[in-house]
Amino acid sequence: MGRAPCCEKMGLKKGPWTPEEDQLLVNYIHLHGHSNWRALPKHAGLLRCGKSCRLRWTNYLRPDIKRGNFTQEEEDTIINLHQMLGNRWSAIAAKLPGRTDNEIKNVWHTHLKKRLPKPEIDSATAMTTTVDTTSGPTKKRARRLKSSSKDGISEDPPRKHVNVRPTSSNIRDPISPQPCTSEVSTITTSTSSTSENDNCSKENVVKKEGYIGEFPEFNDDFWMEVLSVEDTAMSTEDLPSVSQCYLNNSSATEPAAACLTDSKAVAAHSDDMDFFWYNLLTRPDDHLPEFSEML
DNA sequence: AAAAAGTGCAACCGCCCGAAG
DNA sequence: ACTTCGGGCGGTTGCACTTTT
Repeated sequence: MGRAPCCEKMGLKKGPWTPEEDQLLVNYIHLHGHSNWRALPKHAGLLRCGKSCRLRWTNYLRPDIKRGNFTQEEEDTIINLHQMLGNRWSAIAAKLPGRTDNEIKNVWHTHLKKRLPKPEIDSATAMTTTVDTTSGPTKKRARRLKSSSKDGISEDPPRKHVNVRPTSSNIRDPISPQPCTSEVSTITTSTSSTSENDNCSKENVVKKEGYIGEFPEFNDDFWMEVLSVEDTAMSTEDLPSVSQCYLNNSSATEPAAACLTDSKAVAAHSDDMDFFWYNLLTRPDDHLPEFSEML
């Protein structure tokens, strides 16, 4: 059964937000939080659909958004993460505090993609979609397939983290309400205690299918390590060395740094990438290295 | 100076997932 | 067990702005 549209289209405004609308939204969220996006516009006196309000808030109005140009390090981080995660913008955004998935997506499509030689882009895409996204059954199917591989790749702190409904307890600061989804993930996961993680690890076992179908179970604590340029001493150039280091530590004979740095090698060494992920993800929880440890 | 082409980015759309009823 | 709802995600679009011809 098809679901109803997120909002009745009639009478709801679309298009660019006016400063007045922004003000209404910000004021309302400051006062009441955003426990229910659907009801929010009505209560706030906005003629917008809840989805639109959420988007406006998470992508533009949130106080913790870092605006302005991306630094070289941020761009490198995006490129590296994209090589690992594919078009998982929210997961990438989770590693870049203050940046939104939408912003990162835009930057990727407008700047970064052009920097990379074609094969690299393709391989990165293939990493997650395993389908030719340039043709064929289009969005719907591609997305479905992607979600399969998404599961396999170890979802970004999965939606059970993301999908936390704001409550009086988790809206900690009405002035700085729940950040965007990806940051919720970061916050909720990165502050989790070890024991919590251990508990989660049992729950977070995901079924593998599609591309990563061969990967045995692992938990998504892996993603909890924030790769923030600001928050860690790790520079983005170090990302490749992470894999290399890890591979070296896991008895791989062939350095895999090239897999991440050399576009051609990425394609040529896709097996290495498989190997890398396999090793990484099959490690027992308590042996799962932090990125910082791998340096 | 004007038109065309390119670029950047905010916003929308459709789909999926998990929770709640 | 099933349906509905709300929220989140990634892809895409529309349009203002900038650069090139």
